[in-house]
Amino acid sequence: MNVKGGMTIGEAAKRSGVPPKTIRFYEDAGIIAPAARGDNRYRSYGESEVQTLRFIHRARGLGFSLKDVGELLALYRDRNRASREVKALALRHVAELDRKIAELSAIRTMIAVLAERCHGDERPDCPILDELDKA
Amino acid sequence: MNVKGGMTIGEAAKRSGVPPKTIRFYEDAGIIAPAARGDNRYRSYGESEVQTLRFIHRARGLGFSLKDVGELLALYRDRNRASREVKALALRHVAELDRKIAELSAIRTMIAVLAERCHGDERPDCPILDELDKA
DNA sequence: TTGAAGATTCCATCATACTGGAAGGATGAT
DNA sequence: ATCATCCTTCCAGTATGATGGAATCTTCAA
Repeated sequence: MNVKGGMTIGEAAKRSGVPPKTIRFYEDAGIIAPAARGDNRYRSYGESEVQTLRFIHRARGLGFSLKDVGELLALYRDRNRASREVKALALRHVAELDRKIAELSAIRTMIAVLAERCHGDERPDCPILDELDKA
Repeated sequence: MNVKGGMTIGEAAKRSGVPPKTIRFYEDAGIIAPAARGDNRYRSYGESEVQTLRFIHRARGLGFSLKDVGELLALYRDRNRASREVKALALRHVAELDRKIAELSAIRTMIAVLAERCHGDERPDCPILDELDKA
């Protein structure tokens, strides 16, 4: 075995959905902290690391850049630092997320309308992009 | 002047937020149709093209790939084709958007909680990533 | 009419985010 | 013991999505 109860990079990959290569890449890129190593020099991961990887996986799937993800993770790690700047950063992210959610909702509505109202319809125009612009 | 009332690529760029280079790139990549040309071989754009560019701009900002954007635009263009497949594709996108919106909302909540509850607090753990996993 | 500004094409380069492959060491089941 | 499988590092290559620059027109305003 390795570091007390830790899992290998392969197991962490399976549990998180992030391939081993990509996990190493994230480590090199400084997105995650260097993993603990066992006597055999293998990286060792615990549940919290897997959780972080899962978070990265989901955030990436939502279109966040690695830079964004790093900032979100730093925010999480620094949650006890009580700094005004950290709070301000968090609030900026919340505002940004609200904007994203609103825009996604607008697009969702547009696509839903396309699916429900316009299919097979011979009307020459469904002015949906117009409506979206007003949203 | 150019094609009846059309604007140049530079104007379209200003109105849409997409730089001229990028507009040409989108044309080359087949994301948008080749623009009409005037006698001087300049590309000419109307309001609807600008609207499309604005849509692309926003969708890209939301993390959609150019492939996704192309598909959404095709969906819009084909809205009168009445095909079962087009409707099915639209509904798949709606489901996907609902999922994205739900995940973004979960992350939004997490960041908001970080901002409001955990700043300056000496509690050793805010189990927010855990909660997020359940979401 | 003479520039400055903005258009054209084409080709190169960049940034982000992986992904593949080689060469070698460790592990684990038969 | 051996063989597949997984780990290690390192370096190269790929995919996506632009972006920069050169060389050359066109337009427009002074």
